[in-house]
Amino acid sequence: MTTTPAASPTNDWLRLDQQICFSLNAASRAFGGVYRVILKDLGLTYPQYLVMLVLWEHGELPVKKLGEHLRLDSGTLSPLLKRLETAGLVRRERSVRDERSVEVRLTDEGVALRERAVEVPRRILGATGFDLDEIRALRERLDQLTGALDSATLDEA
Amino acid sequence: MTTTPAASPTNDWLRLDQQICFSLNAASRAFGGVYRVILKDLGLTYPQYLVMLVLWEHGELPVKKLGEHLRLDSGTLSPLLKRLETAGLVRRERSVRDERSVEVRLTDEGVALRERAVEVPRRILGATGFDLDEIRALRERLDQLTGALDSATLDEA
DNA sequence: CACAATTCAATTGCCCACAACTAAATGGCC
DNA sequence: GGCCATTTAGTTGTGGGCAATTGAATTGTG
Repeated sequence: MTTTPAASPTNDWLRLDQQICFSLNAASRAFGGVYRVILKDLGLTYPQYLVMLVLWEHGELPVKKLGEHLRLDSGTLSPLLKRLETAGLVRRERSVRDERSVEVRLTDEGVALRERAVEVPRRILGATGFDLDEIRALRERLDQLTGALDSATLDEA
Repeated sequence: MTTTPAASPTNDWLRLDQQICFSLNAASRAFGGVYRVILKDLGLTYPQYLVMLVLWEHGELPVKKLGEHLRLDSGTLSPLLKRLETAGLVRRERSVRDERSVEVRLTDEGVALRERAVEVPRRILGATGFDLDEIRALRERLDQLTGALDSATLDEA
């Protein structure tokens, strides 16, 4: 029973190794592996590290804003922030100005963790084998791709 | 540990918008959104679609081989394959030659689904706004990156 | 002021990813 | 043949991502 494995050129469209998204996905998960090793010392997962980056950069901000920076919704952020709070890195407090909103801010411990995180990007860069210019070029390409895909998603909806 | 560019530029290293991995992650999730819309008609999620691609290309094969093609382990594949089996697209059967192994093969329905899947890559390509050469170049770049990251992960371990 | 629409966080439910472990089968080796 | 390391799927537990829903607070409008 041989269900004719792709023989004709037209079938190449469905070949796994031609799918850009697979390469993207694989790269994303490969990064996950590297970050897992490097962030273990800090007690952070990669998405938690991203949240900390935003907080280190912007100081306190509501969950909504955090989500906009990271393209994540409350369904992802709420449990993640609880774990960061349990770890003692952030506090969550209802805004007094708008009680629908929850302000997320760093604890002293969360602020202090930044000192140990500054070396992470350099170690990641080393793991990629790329130089800064190559990284920047790739990043711009990917951001362009993300923009196009987001527009396309809206069009379909 | 040489002193990198002095005090203030050091801050830039931790800026979210400079992290290649964030761009990668965002692009990967943006793809997820597009695939979710396009694959809804086929009743597949994106990882399930990847599994079907491999099966369409190679015919039946054991879970182990499937995992090697997709860089996924049994912890991910086992429940996923159960869902595909429930959906009537694949069958799982213990190999008679090696009873540790489980052969995954397409049902007639699974084979038939291929006809409706052939248009998916073209629609995805359209959503990216890239042409084939650009896609190929980006894919090669990403595969190169994945290779470097995988090596780095092994080094750390 | 009253009421409808909107905004926001949280929850639920489903699926994916991965580490760690279990259990069974295989194959090599004495 | 009997023992043991290896191979292979499967299970469990933790965490992330997202759609859909809930419920409370706010804002807009008549």
